[in-house]
Amino acid sequence: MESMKNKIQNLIQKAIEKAYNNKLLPSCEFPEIEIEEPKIESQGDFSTNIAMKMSKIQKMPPRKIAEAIVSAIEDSEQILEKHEIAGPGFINFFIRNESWYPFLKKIHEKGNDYGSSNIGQGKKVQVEFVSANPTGPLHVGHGRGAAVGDSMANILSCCGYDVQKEYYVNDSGRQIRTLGLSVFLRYREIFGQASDFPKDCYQGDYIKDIAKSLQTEIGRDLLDQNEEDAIDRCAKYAASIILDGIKTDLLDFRVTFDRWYSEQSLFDSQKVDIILKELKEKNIIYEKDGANWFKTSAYGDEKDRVVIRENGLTTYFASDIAYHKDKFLRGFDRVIDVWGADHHGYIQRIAACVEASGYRRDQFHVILVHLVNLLRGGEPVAMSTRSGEFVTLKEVVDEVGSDAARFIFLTRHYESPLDFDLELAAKKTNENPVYYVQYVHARISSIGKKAAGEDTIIHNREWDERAIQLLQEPEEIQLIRQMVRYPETVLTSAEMMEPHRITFFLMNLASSFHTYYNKHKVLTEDPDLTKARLYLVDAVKTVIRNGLALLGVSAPDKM
RNA sequence: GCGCCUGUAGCUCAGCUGGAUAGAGCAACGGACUUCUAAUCCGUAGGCCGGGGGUUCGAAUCCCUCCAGGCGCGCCA
Repeated sequence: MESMKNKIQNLIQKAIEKAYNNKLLPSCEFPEIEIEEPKIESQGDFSTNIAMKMSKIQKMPPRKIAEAIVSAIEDSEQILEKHEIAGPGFINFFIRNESWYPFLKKIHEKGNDYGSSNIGQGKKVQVEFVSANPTGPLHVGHGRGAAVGDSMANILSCCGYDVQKEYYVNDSGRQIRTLGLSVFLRYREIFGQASDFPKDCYQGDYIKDIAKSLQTEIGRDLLDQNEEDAIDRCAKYAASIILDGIKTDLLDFRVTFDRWYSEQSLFDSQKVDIILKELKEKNIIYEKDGANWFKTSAYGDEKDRVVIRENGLTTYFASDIAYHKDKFLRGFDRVIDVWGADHHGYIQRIAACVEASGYRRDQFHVILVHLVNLLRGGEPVAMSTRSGEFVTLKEVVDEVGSDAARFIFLTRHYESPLDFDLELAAKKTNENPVYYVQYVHARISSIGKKAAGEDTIIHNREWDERAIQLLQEPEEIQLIRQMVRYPETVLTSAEMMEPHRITFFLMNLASSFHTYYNKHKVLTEDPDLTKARLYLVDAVKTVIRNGLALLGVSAPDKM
């Protein structure tokens, strides 16, 4: 079904052509016809600035052009109530109420698929997110990344992309040894072999817990082993326990991954060696001062970066090169990485890897999620990773619930820092936007229940051409108008990789619904009117449910 | 010093990728429950869109510059 915007666009295009044929316009040339939706109601449902844009080509004042176009408009489908010329030369269009009804029918027909499209044409896209080191539990910042990444994946998938969600596990490298050492030292403490606990070791109590569980599992075996072997054993044990914890926390947050990709596997499979060798042959990697450098500066980075240190060990960057190349080798057309904003300095060098591996710069995209300020009742909550005193994602989810947390994480553009107030997030009042939206769904469910009798829920989804004409209230038309915008919102959200657009759309739709609900009764004495209104609010329910699903938030029938 | 991000109502943020008189929510004030859920609604008030230049019919939006804040600038991850 053609969108309302397209219909208006065609109307104008034909009018311009006709005006030219009738010699009302000197030139048949015209730029792309943009259709906007004015913010102010008195300016119509749609408007176009085409007359202003044509002014130069036509060498005519905008208002004159607008007059010529307007005089040539042929509204054969009778979708318009009226049109007018306003301001410097805008043409405003007012849509007849009746023209909106078919869209309502479409929402019912598509149901859960309303809003989805095939713009992605099945292209493979990978979204990699969270990817926190398995050296400690996830904290709130990771939660925001998880919410953004998961929602982004849902949105892309809704737009017809073949999306894979991946978590890159940094199970190799120095931080893992440090983890092992931390656990080993705590383990020794249990047996009274206390020693200085270094500052750069992981300080949190969870390390002690892991040491304890290791002790109950294997007793004092490690004390007699070679120290490096013992540390290694501790590292593997701890990483696996922590990773399991991460998986559980994410599951409670209703975030799942299609694949957990191990950094160590890149070394085991020689992928790192192979890519380094390739790049050396191409002279993209060169030797200087005993180290191996990647010529990232040739791709827009500030300076070159070391991939193999003087001591022969690779840097994390080396495995990142292999990892990103591998992503494309696995057939992804586009790769999206969700990172914390403090990593923005790495974009250029990873982009360099992508280009050096023979892929286009625009196939790689980074979503930089800014930090979360955790508050309680307006007061900052102390957070320090170093001392191990940070609020974990699990604590937040346990306290405020997954729905509230996810929704709030998506109420900002990801590049905007976010204040997350635990007290507010737990509140079940109008200050908390998640309930505002969910409440719409619950209210409509409740109406449906009442309409159908005591226990059963019957959704009246039958299209009644005659009854639907009774929807004449401005609030009713407003609801339809907003719902018509939903599919475009999803598309824009996907294109711009901005999940928060869905959140704002839902809050606006919810607001319109609550207004309507307070002003008009759905269940009336008039059966036809009731039928039409049930049809309308059921559509609202569908759109709310679909939108919440993209955010990973539930749509409750009762609250 | 260099780079990236941010600066919009008292507070927290939108602003459809250049449009008309800049919008919400919270807080403040005043109203609405005999009603399909008041986790709601209605009304009032609140602004040199950080400052200054430029681009054009038209700028919160694009360019330049300055100011303020955050982050990043390792042979660490």
